[in-house]
Amino acid sequence: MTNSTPPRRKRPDGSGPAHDDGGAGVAVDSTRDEEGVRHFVERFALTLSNLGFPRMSARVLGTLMVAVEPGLTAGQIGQRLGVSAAAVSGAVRYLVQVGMVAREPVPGSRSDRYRLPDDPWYLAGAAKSGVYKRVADLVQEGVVVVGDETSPSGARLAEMRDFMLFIQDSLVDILDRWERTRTP
Amino acid sequence: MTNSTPPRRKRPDGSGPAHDDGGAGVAVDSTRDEEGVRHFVERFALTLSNLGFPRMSARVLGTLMVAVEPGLTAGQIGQRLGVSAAAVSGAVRYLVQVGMVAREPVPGSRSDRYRLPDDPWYLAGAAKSGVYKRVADLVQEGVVVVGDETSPSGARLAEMRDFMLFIQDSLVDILDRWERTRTP
DNA sequence: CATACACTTCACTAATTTGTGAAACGACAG
DNA sequence: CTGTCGTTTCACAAATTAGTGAAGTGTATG
Repeated sequence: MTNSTPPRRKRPDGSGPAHDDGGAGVAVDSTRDEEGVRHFVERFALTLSNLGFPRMSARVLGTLMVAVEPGLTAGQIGQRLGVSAAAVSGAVRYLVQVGMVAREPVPGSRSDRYRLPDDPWYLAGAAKSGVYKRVADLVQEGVVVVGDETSPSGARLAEMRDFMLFIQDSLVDILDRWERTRTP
Repeated sequence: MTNSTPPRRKRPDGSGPAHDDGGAGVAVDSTRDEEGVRHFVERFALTLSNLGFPRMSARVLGTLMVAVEPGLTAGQIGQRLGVSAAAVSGAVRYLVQVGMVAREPVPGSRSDRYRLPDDPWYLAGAAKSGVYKRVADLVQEGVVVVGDETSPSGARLAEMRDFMLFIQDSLVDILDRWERTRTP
């Protein structure tokens, strides 16, 4: 089991207006069920982390997905998630590295803003990154070491390799089609 | 930075007359580079575990993939990997549960034999399991909680949902096509 | 040029995951 | 029925991963 109750955050700094709009202090659409949103972000993150995604990065991704704003600063993210700035820093570093989040400087401020790229992150995740291709290459090494593509193990591995290549190619086509349906 | 040393147990060196097919006395193709095969299994497992797969299960899967035999007993698997029987037991339980490995009794023995299903395991992993569909459903919940499909966050989530559904459907088609090319 | 704020890095603690040995279990051989 | 051997379960130890507070770094502002 994972932490079901996010760490309680204390409210630092007394500066600024003294009223509380429910926690985030920013752009809260009053019609929106912030409690539900927060819960969704947790489930979203949990699912992604089951797929091998770093947990905190998944949380950050979720936070950006549900944000009304087009982008958030690291500070805002940490505040909304109730985690330390350090945690956000690490999570964001990873996300930027794999191209799932873009960082852009904010004009009159020292903080950068993070936002989801125009090409949504899952496009990168799905095929551009070429996971299937990489697996195919790996399995090909297997074919080589067992030496004989006609042996039982050789045949098994070769079939897997072919399958992965097939999927990779098909996926590229699919992405193409998706983009066409989206941008006529 | 993951484990750089494969499970060390017995088996000191890797070259030489190492004719250890230990008591199991099994189908070692003398032309085959067993050292290389073992190394491949480790890399294979590492890759899968990066994709969120339990590590030992990935090792077992790899072992079955490279085996000359059509199936192996738990004992054989443990021996080849140099891990405890308990570890194999747990790994195999998971694999059977998700349908990536089939268990079949061995006639004149108390041990079962595990083998890869006729429908290769990655077919199950790729689409049948419906990961994309599940993500789509999850994201749909997000659309609901943010309340408005036209808000920035609502639109983002809705697009992701559509994408996941699109991929799921396409993948089903692709699998179809794959199976047709394989069985004319 | 000095200050303050926002982010980053670092060393450490907490929590989760992974794997082990030993005991319990169950099916087949006698 | 009883003994044996392979498998499974269990409680615990080791290793990995996550997240924190505090100190460090850099930049826009006074």
